[in-house]
Amino acid sequence: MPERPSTAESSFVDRVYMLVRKIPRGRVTTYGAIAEACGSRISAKMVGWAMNMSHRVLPPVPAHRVVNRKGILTGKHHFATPTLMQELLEREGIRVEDDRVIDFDKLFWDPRKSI
DNA sequence: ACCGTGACTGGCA
DNA sequence: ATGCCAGCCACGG
Repeated sequence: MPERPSTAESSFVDRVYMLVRKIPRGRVTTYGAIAEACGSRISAKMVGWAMNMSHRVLPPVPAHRVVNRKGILTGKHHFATPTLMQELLEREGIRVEDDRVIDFDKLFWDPRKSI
């Protein structure tokens, strides 16, 4: 793990985690939105990569609240079990059907508004 | 050191 | 409407 990432304080990974932790319970956002909020140099794919590593960082990162632009749970296969991501979302009152967040538009949380 | 690939996305065919 | 392509940066083989 990145014990000493280059420029730890400004590492994009840290900024991504910090932002994802701010996502309110019961709300969701997208990889692209986070990437945009963290700087144009960061791509949505890098956010996905960061999420892939996020399971071992502290404090915990609510990676299940991050979905793709269509509200689809594209990252579900990276959780402990294929159904865990959906279960975590439903536990917060978010309804998921066929791997899609219902009312995604209404539940979308814009990261830029809370920086 | 090079190349393929990734929890993505917007644009163009 | 669907599908493919390039671009984003880091990492593993």
